[in-house]
Amino acid sequence: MPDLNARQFAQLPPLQAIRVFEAVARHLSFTKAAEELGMTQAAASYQIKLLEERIGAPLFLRRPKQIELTEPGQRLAPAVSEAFSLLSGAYSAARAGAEGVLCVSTLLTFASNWLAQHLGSFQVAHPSLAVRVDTSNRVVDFAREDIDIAIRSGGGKWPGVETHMLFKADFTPVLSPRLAASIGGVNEPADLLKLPILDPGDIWWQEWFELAGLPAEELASRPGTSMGAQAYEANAAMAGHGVAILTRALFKNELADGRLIQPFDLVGDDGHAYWLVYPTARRNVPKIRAFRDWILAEIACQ
Amino acid sequence: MPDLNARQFAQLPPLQAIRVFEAVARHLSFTKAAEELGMTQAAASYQIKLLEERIGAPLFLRRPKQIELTEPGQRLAPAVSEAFSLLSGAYSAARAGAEGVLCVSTLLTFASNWLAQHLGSFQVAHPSLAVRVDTSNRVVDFAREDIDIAIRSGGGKWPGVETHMLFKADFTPVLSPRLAASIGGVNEPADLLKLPILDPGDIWWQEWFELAGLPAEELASRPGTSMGAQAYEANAAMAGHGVAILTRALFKNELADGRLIQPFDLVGDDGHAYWLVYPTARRNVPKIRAFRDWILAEIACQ
DNA sequence: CATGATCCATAAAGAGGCCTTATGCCCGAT
DNA sequence: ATCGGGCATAAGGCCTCTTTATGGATCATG
Repeated sequence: MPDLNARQFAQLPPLQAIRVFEAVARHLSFTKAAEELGMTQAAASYQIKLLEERIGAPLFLRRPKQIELTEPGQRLAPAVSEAFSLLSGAYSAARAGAEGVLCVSTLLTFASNWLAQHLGSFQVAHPSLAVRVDTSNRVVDFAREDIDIAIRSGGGKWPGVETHMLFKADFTPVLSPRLAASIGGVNEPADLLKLPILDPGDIWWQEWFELAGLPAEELASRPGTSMGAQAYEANAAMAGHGVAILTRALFKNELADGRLIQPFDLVGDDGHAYWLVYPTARRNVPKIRAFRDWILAEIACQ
Repeated sequence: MPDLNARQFAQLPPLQAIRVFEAVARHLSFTKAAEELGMTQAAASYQIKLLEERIGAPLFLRRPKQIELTEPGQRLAPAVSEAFSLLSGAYSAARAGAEGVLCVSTLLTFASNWLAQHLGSFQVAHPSLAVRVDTSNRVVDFAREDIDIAIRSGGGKWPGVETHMLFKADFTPVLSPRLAASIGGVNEPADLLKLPILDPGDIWWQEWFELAGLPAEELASRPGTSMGAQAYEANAAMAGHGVAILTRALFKNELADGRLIQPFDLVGDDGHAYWLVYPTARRNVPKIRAFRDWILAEIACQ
């Protein structure tokens, strides 16, 4: 496409040469400018000559032991300097900005039940890093969304990303003490069937009852609503509306203080887990390393 | 010099990539930007990837059929655009400026007796070109002075410059009619010796008298002042102060209207001439071509 | 639902721009 | 007079960037 090319090149100066020009105009010396730019004096000379030919006029007067700006040079220099400081400012701002804000995409329940409680210690450890939490149940595509790091649940095999397991996505029935008491206590798995089951269509129920040795076909036909997030079902369960099947790790507090109880030790496990994931290509970006190191330590010590 | 290089590169963005980024951000399309820049889409993709790695964050979100700026990208784009428009403005101003002002270095007499009278027609022909005339008897060095084109007198052999002969630097005595009448007319070369000779040390006198077949050793011992420019001596001659030896081409008007008379057809010629000269490297610069073409035509048609 | 069109990513290979090395010239200073 | 600092120039090589070619993904269309 020679035409467009030519037109474009006529309008915009050769940038490399402009960069050299800026340095030479500032130092009024080819040698010093070349030093600053980390190249040889010959290279600087070459670039300036190039630019002078492009412009059609000399930019410097070669005096013995010293050079001077010609009239066109004098007109060009200040604008170039300003443009470059603008550029370099914006560039480092973009770098800093990219370093200063960490966008975490996470599942809703993980955000509300784990991250919200722990994030404080991260911010203490990294006061200069602002964290933006983006909660959604979608699977994020790092190429399509403005996300640095994510928490996903699943099998842990995704292409192009690094993964670290946070905890198993196990599942076991939980309910409020009051609801359990209302039928004289939940003593065996079959007792649960006397109670309302929250989201009875959930595959976890099938698997858990199977594990418990009970037929659970009946469940599938029960009416019920899927709330889409464990946190919602946990709330419903705490309110006494029924039995939920949840991942314990996400409800340590509720289980510890008795708002929810786990009637059976039997815990289902379909091999899924909660994972920390981020693009392999960005594994060494400082803020990503910082968050990764922090969350793994935090998970490990609890 | 790897150290300096690295430091420098950390501070300033890779300019070629920035140029591509600017176009992509404007079009929100790799393909369109590449078209505008006269390169392939693959090249644009490469440069953006490069810049993203340098910055440490994605600049665009790749959505189907469309891309979007990420947060860092949004911060970077406006500043880059502004810097570029500044640059391109200054650049074309420098070009225009370089194109719009023509600096002519000329000998004093040529300026006052030829250029001053003809320059008007050049400005009519090229109204957008401002001419700055720099008169000096020095030989200009195009690398050391801010001069586009010059008129020199001499043999016509200089390195690195294009030359065009304007007219021969011939010489013949001239004087005012009144001065000639004061000795009853100047009828033969020897009559001149009865009159004051302006700048008797001038080599031209030696050569002319030699040509006329007269001994002129006596002249060298006469007191006299060299005024340094033919124009001055012409003025002295017109005022009747003596006989000057001048180049006729420069005094056509004075000879035509009788302020000066040329008593003898005998004209000296030492092979020197007036030349138009300019750097070979700049022979195709438009304003230089314009001036050259104009002056050669002007000289030819008179 | 299949097909084609559009857009971006990627790999491989080639070209050319840019840098370095080496040298020369010029001027001023010791 | 010689030396030293500064810029210009030539030759050569590397490395960046570009092109070509291809694949994957999405969206529109019949």
